[in-house]
Amino acid sequence: MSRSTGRRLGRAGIRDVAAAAGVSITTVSDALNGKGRLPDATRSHVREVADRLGYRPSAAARTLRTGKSGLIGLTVTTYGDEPFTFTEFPYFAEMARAATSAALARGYALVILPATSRHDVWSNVALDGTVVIDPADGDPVVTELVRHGLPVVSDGRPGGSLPVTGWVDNDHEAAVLGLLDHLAAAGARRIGLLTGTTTDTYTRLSTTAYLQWCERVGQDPVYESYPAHDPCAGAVAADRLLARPDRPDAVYGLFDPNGTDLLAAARRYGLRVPDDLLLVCCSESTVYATTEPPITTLSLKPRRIGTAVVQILIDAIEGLATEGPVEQVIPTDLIVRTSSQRRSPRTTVSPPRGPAGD
Amino acid sequence: MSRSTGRRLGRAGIRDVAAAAGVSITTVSDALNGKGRLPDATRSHVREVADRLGYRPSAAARTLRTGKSGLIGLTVTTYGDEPFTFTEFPYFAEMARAATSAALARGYALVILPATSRHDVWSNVALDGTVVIDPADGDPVVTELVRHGLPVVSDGRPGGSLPVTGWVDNDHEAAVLGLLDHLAAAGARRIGLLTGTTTDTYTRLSTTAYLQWCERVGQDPVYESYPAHDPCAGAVAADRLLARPDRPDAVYGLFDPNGTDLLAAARRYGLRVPDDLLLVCCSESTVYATTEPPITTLSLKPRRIGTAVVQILIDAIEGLATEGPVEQVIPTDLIVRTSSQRRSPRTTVSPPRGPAGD
DNA sequence: TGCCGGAGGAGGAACATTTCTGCATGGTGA
DNA sequence: TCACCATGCAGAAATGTTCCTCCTCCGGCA
Repeated sequence: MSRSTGRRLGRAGIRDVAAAAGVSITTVSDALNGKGRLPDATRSHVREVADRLGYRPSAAARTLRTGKSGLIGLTVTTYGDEPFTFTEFPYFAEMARAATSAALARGYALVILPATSRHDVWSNVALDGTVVIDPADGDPVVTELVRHGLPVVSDGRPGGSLPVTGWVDNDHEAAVLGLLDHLAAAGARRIGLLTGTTTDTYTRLSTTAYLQWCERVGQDPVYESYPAHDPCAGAVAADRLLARPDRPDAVYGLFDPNGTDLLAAARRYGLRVPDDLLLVCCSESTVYATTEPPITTLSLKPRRIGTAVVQILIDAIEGLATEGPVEQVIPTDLIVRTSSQRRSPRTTVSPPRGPAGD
Repeated sequence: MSRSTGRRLGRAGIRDVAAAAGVSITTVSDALNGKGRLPDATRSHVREVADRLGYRPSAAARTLRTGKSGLIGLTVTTYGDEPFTFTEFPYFAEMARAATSAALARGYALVILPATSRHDVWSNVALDGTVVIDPADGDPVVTELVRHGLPVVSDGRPGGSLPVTGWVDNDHEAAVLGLLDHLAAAGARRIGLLTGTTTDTYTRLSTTAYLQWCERVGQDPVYESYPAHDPCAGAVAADRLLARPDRPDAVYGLFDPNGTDLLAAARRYGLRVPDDLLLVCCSESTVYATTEPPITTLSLKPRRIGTAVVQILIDAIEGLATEGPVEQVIPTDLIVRTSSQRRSPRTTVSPPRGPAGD
């Protein structure tokens, strides 16, 4: 009545399509969604009318009715005061990109949300589930989400027994141990570590693995920590590490920019890489392939992680649930380049504890 | 009747809060949204009951009723076959990060969407507006969005008179001209260009500006093009450029990784930077501060652009519209480092057209 | 002729809000 | 004392879908 067609404001609704096609609303819905029992003639007719009217179903109404929004939250716990470390390191950027692609391939879109508990935003968007990158122990946002029955999958094994739906992570201990063995095999006698002051799982696990390794081989730990979100602090810490009296002859840097920082510091102290100093850092960046010399990097495979996280989450959303949380470990990848090539084949097994300089 | 409280499935609704608080649905809505005329006593009582019940308003229902979702789309037109160049270059990553922050600060969340016209995803999410990064001329997605009455703001001046709500861009011509002048002032006699084969606005404007400049100073253009999305191609192109018989004595690289690629190529040919070769590239990466030597970069200020784009878009969404499209030009920033420092002060004004190799 | 069954489609409830309208109630000025 | 108004709140429409239920044909068969 009086609104059968050409409503004055707003876009065409399913009602208008029904009127224009001379069928009922139900029939339009069924025809467009491939449901119900309709002859192909009706189906195509309805589709054509809908097209002609430029009809787009209202996502809000559909979500309200079905309870599914097709939206997945993506959250990065912030290290510093910046709201988003999101792209601080290439790792996050790559991971987010892979997650976005994977979600899209299954018909979902990603919404980027702050880890801070700003209620207004979180409750203003209807999410079907959430991906959390590196949640802190007992993260309030995560517990809140789970309490409301939303599936949550985390990148990084959650601490504090967070009740997540699943998680994906590397085996950081194994990665660090393997990498240190690689350096030792290349002739390193005293391996230093450039690490972070933050308490996230990655930093913690990597550091303890380093300390373990040191204990095992009987080397005194040599490391410097800095707030990982501050690039300048990284350069300073790299410098401090090489300025120490017990200067290491090999260094592993936990964060992406450490490679260039360490290289610059080495240059300042006249240390040749890899002759005087072996270098490895954890990075997803390709710049290390063309530095002078090229630097060995440890890749955490963010693409595989991002994809895996999203698959697990969507499986959970769509009820393809398994018993208990899904846990998946992605192998890391050590890309060996010049900076960690053995400097002379026969120094491999020499004992540690030589004095500092060279 | 029979459902006043403790509904068996789903979460508490506004109805349940109303029943529990002994007031009407209207009163709950008003109390929670700060509307209507209610004494503070009622307001706080309702709020408390809602808290106790863990009530979260349904975003879908609110969106349906109000027509506003608080969601903004973010789209990057894809260069290659990868669905997202999203983080291919630090520029995009930084821009996206800034946009996300700015949107959040005003109560909106960003949804990352593919530029391809995959209908299902675009129409499955209720957007209040969209940010488009570097739209192609006559982009079908953009025209479709505009046709449906959605505000669209683009990063990059849209070609083909796309009917966008507004755009933000750098003055790429001015940036390139200024940069080439800088190189010439530093003693460059033959400036080469590393550019892309893609037809996006940035590449096109920068390249034509280069050609203009060459014509103006009477230098033969020396450039190599490659598909910007392929990092290996970049290294190869850099090598080709320096292998030419008419080898340039200064190079500007349009894309982020060009700096390291060119540096590596220069090393292969035994060219010292900046003595034999001046180098500038367009990059947002901080690695160029610590390369050997540090490389001069042109920053496009992605953070300012991301912020500006979102502000304009949200202003449009909220009806703070101005007449006609909003256009905003963000100045670029040339960060001068060693790689483009004048090699000898007095060659500044020497005429062009000297034969090739210095 | 009467009944049955299936194909095709219509009606309408439900989803959870917001918001317009309107109804009491009690105080106040004339 | 009465009209009037501000205050505090409730009722119900409207938003655009989906989907469950049901109705109406119409042909076939006994």
